[in-house]
Amino acid sequence: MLLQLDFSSEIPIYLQIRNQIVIGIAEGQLKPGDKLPTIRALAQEAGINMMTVNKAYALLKQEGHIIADRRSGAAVSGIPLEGGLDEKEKEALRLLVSQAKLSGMKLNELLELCTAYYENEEEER
Amino acid sequence: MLLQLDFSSEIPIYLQIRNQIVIGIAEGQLKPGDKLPTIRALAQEAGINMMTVNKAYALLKQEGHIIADRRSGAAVSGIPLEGGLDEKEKEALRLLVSQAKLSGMKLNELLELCTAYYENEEEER
DNA sequence: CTTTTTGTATTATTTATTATAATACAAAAT
DNA sequence: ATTTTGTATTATAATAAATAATACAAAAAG
Repeated sequence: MLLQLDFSSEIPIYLQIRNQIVIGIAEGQLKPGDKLPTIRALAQEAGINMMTVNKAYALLKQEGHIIADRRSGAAVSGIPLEGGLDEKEKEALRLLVSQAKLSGMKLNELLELCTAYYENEEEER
Repeated sequence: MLLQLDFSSEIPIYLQIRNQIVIGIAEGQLKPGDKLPTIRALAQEAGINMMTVNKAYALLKQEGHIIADRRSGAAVSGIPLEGGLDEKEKEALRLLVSQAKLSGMKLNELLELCTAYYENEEEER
């Protein structure tokens, strides 16, 4: 589970960290109970500020994806979430589907792409 | 085609405008050749600055969604695009699929939601 | 032909967000 | 007792977004 940060991206660094960890959990590279690197270690490794990593971890904790006791570090939660996508996420999906449609992608292509992402476990892309 | 702007959203206003027009085109409320409101009219109606609307229109033009001659105003392009989603968009989709999975949504639910968005033409949600 | 309207462009300023920096604290492991 | 941990605070710098005030050329309207 190594992070690939793009400092010229328009996506804030703390969000890139958060997003890659979410994807890592969903795709199985990170399993329930797995420990995450410490905030300081990750910051140093990535050459960024501690508080930037902290912001990502705080968000992941708030979302229920990780548990972070003071001391013992942060670990993947393992407690299954429920309720499906929230309204913001659905609207983002709606936008992406619209963009796919306008880009010439057919419905079955889109569904296959979603399926490939959803079922992806372990194997690389 | 009236816009719903959320000034407390974390999504920039110019992007909200761009996104809603993209969705409008994809879902058929806006059809090829349809004229968009003028930059000034839309800015006044929405109570925002002209340059904010201009930024949205410039983006839509650059993406090929609208045509904007100097004078005659802006109109929906109608020229079909090709090539499918780009890498950034695919990564955004991958993230959303991950979030859906972690939120407890099953694959078939996700595919049905995508299908509903994709096939949506005219009818309200 | 004159006036108005259009998208486009420029420059400056304000505001909000992001990232960095320097510390500090309490809890737990070593 | 010391170190390491997540967490918290405060300040500052850097970047992005929005507003504001104009201006221009092209085309439509009169």
